[in-house]
Parts: sequence; C-alpha cells; structure tokens
Amino acid sequence: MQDPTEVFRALADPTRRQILKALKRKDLPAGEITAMFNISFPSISRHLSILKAAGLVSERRQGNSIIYSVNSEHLALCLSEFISAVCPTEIIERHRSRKKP
Amino acid sequence: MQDPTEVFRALADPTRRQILKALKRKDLPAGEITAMFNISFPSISRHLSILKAAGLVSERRQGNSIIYSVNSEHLALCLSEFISAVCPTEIIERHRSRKKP
DNA sequence: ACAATATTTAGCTAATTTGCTAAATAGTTA
DNA sequence: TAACTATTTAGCAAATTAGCTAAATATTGT
Repeated sequence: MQDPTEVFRALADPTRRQILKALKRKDLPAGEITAMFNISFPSISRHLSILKAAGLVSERRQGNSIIYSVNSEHLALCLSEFISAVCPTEIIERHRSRKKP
Repeated sequence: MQDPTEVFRALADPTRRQILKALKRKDLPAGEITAMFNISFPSISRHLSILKAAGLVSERRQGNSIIYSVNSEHLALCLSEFISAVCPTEIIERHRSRKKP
C-alpha cells in the first residue's frame, strides 16, 4: 500500500465523509450531491476532486452528467491496513464482528 | 460514536501515524519519541497533544517522564465504524481476514 | 454551429496547521 | 528549597485548506 496520507486527509473533512456516505446508497452526479449541502457547487467539485485524488471515488460520464461512486475497496483496504499496523491482534479480533448500531 | 473529525485529522499527518506505530511496539516517553524523528521536541509535544485530544493516546507519569501509549480500542472503533458506514457488507467481509503482509 | 446544461478551473480571503526558538511549568532528587 | 530533567506553552513565519464568485470547458440536443 502506498502512503495513505491523501486518504486520511481526504477523510478529515466532514463534508467529504458525508459525500462518501451518500454515495454508499447510490451513485450520484455532482449536481445532486451539491443539492444535499449548503455549499456552493465549485466547493463540492473541489471536494470531489480531492476524494478522487485519494482514490476514494471514481467518476463516469453518463449523458450530460458525471456520476460519482465510492471505491469502497480502496477505502476498506487503507483503513484496515492501518488498523493492523497500530492495533494488537486481540483488539482487531474484537472489532471483526462489529455492525453499525 | 461522536464526531470522528478529530480522529481523522490526527491521522492525516504522517508523523503522527509514525508515532502511533512506534507506540504499538512499546509505550514510550515523549523524549524517546522525539529521538526517532528529525523534528524538534516542542513539535512532537504538539503532535502528542493532538493525538491525545483525538483520544488516540493516553499518558501516565512515571518518575520524571510522561509515558505515552496507544488507545488501540478507540482507534479500531472509529475506523471500523466508518468503514461500516461507507462500505457494503460484502467488501467488509473480504477485509476481515486481512493480516499485515 | 448554437444554445443549454453540468461541471471544473482561477483567483481571492480568512482560518488553520506545521515547523521553529525561547520561555514557562511540573515533578524529582540532592 | 534549589537545582535538575522532562515536557508544554507562547509567539512567529510559511504553507495549506475551505469557502466564495466569476469565468472557462465539455457534452448534449436543436
């Protein structure tokens, strides 16, 4: 795994984490993502490009729009590798069976 | 779980991630941590206080020194909760059995 | 080719972050 | 209590980040 700094920096912003959560449910065009926040279109666009640079989202064009989707694979890989690098096995075991409350 | 912004911000810095990895092996006083980096004592001290504010390390006094240790529990909880919030179950399953290479 | 729609890029400001050195503080030991 | 050691706090400079508005670009549809 390459340096995960960009991934963690990308995740450090609440708006970007919200975007990822929204994309978990459904792939969305930038316009619909913007509509969910009280933030200008260009600002969301920049958040998306930061997420893209970190490898956390992918884009595809569909007609007039650009549809974004989460790269859950990459996200899970980075975070779980880091957990392994810092937490003792015993703790990791304990969290394996975790589900969202 | 409360807002994980502070946790992700803390993890966004490579020096702080290195500190956590070092502390996985062994609890250490701030002085010994500083000796591992090419960074001034006060800067490391601030990194430690950011990690502490994020709940990622604890400190205890031992004689003259203050010994730091990782809160792996908190770290694993925050990260695995976020993975669950963003990744589909199938991906999470695939990463459960991951070990560090 | 032109007009319309969707998104990104540029350029600015205010706030935050990281590094430094110097000074302050806390606890220990003589 | 004075001196010593370990660590933190203050204050400053340079770099980065997040927000904005205005302008540019790309694709579709007439």
